[in-house]
Amino acid sequence: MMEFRAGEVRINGGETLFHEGDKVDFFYTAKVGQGARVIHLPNGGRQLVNFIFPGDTIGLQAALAKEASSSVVAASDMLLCKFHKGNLPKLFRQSARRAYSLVWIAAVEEHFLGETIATLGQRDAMQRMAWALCRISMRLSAVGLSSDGASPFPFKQRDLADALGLSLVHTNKTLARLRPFVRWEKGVLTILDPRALSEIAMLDYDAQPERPLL
Amino acid sequence: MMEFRAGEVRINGGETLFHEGDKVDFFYTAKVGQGARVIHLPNGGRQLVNFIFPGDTIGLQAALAKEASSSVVAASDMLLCKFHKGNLPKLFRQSARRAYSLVWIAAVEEHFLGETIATLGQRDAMQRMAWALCRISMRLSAVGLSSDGASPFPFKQRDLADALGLSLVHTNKTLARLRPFVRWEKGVLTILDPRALSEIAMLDYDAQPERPLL
DNA sequence: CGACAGATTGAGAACCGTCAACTAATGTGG
DNA sequence: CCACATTAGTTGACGGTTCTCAATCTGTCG
Repeated sequence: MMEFRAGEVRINGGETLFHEGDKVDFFYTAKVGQGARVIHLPNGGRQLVNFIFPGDTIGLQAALAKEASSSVVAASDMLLCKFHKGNLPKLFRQSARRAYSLVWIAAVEEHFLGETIATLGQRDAMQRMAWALCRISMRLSAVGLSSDGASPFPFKQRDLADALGLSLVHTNKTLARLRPFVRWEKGVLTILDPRALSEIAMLDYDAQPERPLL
Repeated sequence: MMEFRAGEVRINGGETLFHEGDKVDFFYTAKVGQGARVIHLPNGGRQLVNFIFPGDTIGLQAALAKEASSSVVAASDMLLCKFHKGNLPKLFRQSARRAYSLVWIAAVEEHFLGETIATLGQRDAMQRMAWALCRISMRLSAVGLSSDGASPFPFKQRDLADALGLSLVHTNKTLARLRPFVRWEKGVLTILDPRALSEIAMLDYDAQPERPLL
């Protein structure tokens, strides 16, 4: 993919890469740092659609559409690879393999979004929280950012609240109730009892994820 | 795409095309009829992830993965085009254009799932219902199934409840409160006052959708 | 007619949101 | 160095939305 690269981008925690409604001519992959894809509602509501971790593809959807339907914000300082949207057709012509892998990426993304929809629709606050923390921890350890069940997670409670569709207050109280099984302090997420968490989240503890690299 | 077709499939309303966990070797496009993609939870919960209308692509994600992460059920009798998963690599090699359009389809799908997540996370029952009915009506009229604001919609209240993450009872009561603006009787959905509905749903009435055909 | 699926309605309880107050940590300016 | 402001997290009280349970009603089909 190197020959299609349009360079690197750095953004600081709190900054946004692009906004909803923007015309976006690039897409990205995350190399370092964490962020989130966010949708804003007319009434001021804010939904965090997914977290962005190293290795993730960012903004493919935004680049293909006329305008972005979601914003991307950095939770920590991030380093990104930048690609020209205009190079996509050429890429598709030159390498069927890579084109295939883009579809693969999109399919995996779709899988995760579906699981999120099931969670927001069917699980209560406790289950949502346990589910999210499990998933986050699994993703982070899959990219090698986790040691001893402790992973960097530079978000605020407000972010998690907006991801789970809960109020900030209730998010806080739910976290408190899960404290026997999880700690989250100063940007570090520590899973103390993964089995108990999986249980609460109604997740199969030994289900291996399917998220291959590009 | 004709040369990759593996034939047509018919299924009856209520039947399921494939189940979660199945190994799926085909993907499909819907020609006639309506259905839904569904995720089942360990506790018996059921989340309807998206509705399937004529023209929609079905099971691309399931075909690419080792096993399907969602089921597909028909709400009415359906006619589907069937494609061999195994033909995908050949398709990618032979036609960059078509490969590109698959990514496009996936991106559009991702867009819709993101909007659904925002709805489940941020909107209350009334807003969800209005949102769903608006969207459904828009999709159906975009494929020419709608006349005079009336469209065929062969689902049950239970399906809509599971799509919106609401209980059946509350779904019913919410529908009752929206009755001045929408009717849904005997499988026909009629939007009486689209502007009022959009208002309730916090949707921009004149936002043109972006869902081109293959 | 009885059986059944789907829709409808009411009553009570549980969950979650809002409001408000308070703590702790950090930074800034005088 | 201290006063003050700001941000993030925490906790309690109260009220509203939504869920569950249960009963009733309707139309269809045998």
